[in-house]
Amino acid sequence: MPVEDQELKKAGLKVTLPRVKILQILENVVDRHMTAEDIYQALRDAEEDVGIATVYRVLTQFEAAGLIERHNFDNGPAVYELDRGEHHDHMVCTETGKVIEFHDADIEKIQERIAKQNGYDLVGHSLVLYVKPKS
Amino acid sequence: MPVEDQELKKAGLKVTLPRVKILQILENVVDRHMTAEDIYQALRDAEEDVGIATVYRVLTQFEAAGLIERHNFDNGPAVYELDRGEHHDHMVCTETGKVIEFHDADIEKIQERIAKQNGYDLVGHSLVLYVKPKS
DNA sequence: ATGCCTGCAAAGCTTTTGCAGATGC
DNA sequence: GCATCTGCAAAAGCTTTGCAGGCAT
Repeated sequence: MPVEDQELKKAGLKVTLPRVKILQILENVVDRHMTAEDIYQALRDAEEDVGIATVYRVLTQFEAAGLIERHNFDNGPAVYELDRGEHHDHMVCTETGKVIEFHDADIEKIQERIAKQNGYDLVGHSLVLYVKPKS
Repeated sequence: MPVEDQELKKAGLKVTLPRVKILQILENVVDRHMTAEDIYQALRDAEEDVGIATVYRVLTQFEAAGLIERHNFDNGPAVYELDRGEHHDHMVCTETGKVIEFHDADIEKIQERIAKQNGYDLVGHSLVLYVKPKS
């Protein structure tokens, strides 16, 4: 059984063509951050008849299952990326739109500390740096 | 001349009733983070006939003029807050929706360093901690 | 056979825009 | 008086949902 099928089963989802295809696309794409529309276009390029509504439904299910992550950058549509289990944050170039991933243990630690100091548990965070090429 | 009028003039905007009222609302509201809809409702409560389109237009102008800041928390509408010149980030309680402001000099410094290390200048950032009451 | 899944189209929600009239300077 | 501003309504952009039929198990 292909790897994708196992991942879907493990997530409690039936193995259907749209789900397998979308998972494959997310696994093979070069720029790992895609919008629902990007995925929809990739499916059409591959001659697959999948509706945009299904794309959104599948992405929502994948996110709930922990297979992917959804990010809302400043304006514009949400982007999705495969969850490879290595947490990271994002840097977005305001001139080219390029997305760079990074991770910093100190920032993570400080966030935990700040939440605690305010009487809360940290359940998630969103950190996006907006940058432009060094002048 | 009222303070609001001066601020508008300084921003190069004509002193009109919708602009003055919206600025006053943002200055006086207790919870400093409001959506466009919140502001629209506040105007209607005050019997002011201002359209929602004007609210959005004025907020966009205020943001461009540096009078206010716009934030996009996870989903849902954007929230606006007066810019008091003290930069801060936000913590949002996932159970109550409460917004807490915080500032951490170390995080700010590390962000600068990360951008530089990647060959970029930092032009802005968005950091939101999602938290829940300590269990 | 059954219940989950899908495509289509329509609706939903937030935000933007075109236009004709109103207002500030 | 003239440019800017405003309200209204319509449109735009992204995402969700209702429904009738289709598919996996």
